[in-house]
Amino acid sequence: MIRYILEPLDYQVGEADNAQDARRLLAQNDYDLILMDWMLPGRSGLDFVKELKQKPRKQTPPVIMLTARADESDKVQGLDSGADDYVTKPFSPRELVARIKAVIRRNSDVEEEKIIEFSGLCIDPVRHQVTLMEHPINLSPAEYNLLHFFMSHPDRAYTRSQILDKVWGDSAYVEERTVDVHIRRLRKLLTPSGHDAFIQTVRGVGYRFTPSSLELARN
Amino acid sequence: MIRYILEPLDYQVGEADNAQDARRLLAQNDYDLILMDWMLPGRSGLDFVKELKQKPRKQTPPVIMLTARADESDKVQGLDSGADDYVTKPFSPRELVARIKAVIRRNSDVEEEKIIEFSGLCIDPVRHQVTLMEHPINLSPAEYNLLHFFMSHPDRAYTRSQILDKVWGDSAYVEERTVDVHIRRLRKLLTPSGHDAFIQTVRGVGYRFTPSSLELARN
DNA sequence: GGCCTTTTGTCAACCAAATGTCATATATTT
DNA sequence: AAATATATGACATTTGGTTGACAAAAGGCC
Repeated sequence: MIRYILEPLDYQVGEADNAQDARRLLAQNDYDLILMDWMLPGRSGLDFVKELKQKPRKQTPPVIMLTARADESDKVQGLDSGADDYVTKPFSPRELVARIKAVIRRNSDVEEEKIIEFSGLCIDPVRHQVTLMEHPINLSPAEYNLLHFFMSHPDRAYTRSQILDKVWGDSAYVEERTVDVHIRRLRKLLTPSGHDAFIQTVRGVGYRFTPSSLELARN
Repeated sequence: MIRYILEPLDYQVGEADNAQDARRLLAQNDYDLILMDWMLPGRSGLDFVKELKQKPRKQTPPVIMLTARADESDKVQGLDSGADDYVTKPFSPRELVARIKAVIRRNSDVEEEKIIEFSGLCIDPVRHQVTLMEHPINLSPAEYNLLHFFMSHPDRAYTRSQILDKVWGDSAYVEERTVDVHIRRLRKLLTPSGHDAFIQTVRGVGYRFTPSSLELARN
């Protein structure tokens, strides 16, 4: 039924009856959104979302949960588990489409794939390349992810724990201090051009990317 | 019953039957508010609030106490223990919701993360940065917390003890005079621009942040 | 598969900033 | 002037961040 709502609107729809099929489809295609029924045979949709969200955020599409239970406690659980939104059956096609559009806009590739540039430091997610004054530099995967996170969330202090969640993904348990090491590696790469000043230590909190920090804080 | 009052209003509700469950829920979720019944099995709600408020204020949601005892002495105790408000059973849904809204508004993240500015002195909790006439200054964590507390509670005298509670958290026992030292350090940082006049000594009581005191300062 | 290179996470040593306390100086009140 | 309260400078300690080294893991290449 949902297929017949969405396909006329030019969405491409894939269907999976169970978690295994879902994993296969997800591996083979590049979806903008997952619509998930509360219960999947053999495994609850809830667990499946948790599994998905183990991966770093960008690698997995956003999830809308469909449920028949009007019970609100489930709604809480659904959102806590990592679903991005929640639609209760029965729903109107209009409502469903509205939610879908909202979630996709929030999480769109357009946002993710935008080229970001701050005074000569430029990151191009499509080419997966970073340039410093037009001059390409080599970053390790972790360094790249960290820099991309910072450049897409500038002027905001993050704790090590938040950085780990956003860059490494909610799973992957690593020591908080590891963030320090990667920060240092990034800084070292940016030092020759002076762009390391962008990455600021916020003592007692964590780190902050401040691209307008041409003049350093003095007290 | 409370669940059925709140959920239609789009509040997400979690329930705990005892202190242990409550701790677990609090550790796993990020609540805006705690509604606590006077008695929890095995431990009084009163003690639990005290335990909660050991932590610095921002790390724990505000608490509304629910009680059947109309007894005023209990009410006083409840508030003294750190509860933010107090609702006596029986209560109307309207009253409960009103109190809840009030407390959440007072203590909301929006409030916590708001940029506050008084004649050139500006604190930005998101960036975790303080600027003086657009010019960033470096504060130590303690100085930052103290200033943020003052700027979000202006024109009000606080005793050293209150300041310690709110800024350091109810735990961490430190000498009252220590507040003086931190006040001094803050003042020193604000002196070049004259903003130290905002921090006023209230003899015999403590200190007060009075942002409109540029004129008053030179009487 | 086996070999080599790069990347990654952790650790411990090192360094610097921040903190709390005290003793002394200064101000205010009586 | 005495009594009380606050301001200030110095200091030892603690906390937190940086750094270089290293071993394990991952990835590329033949």
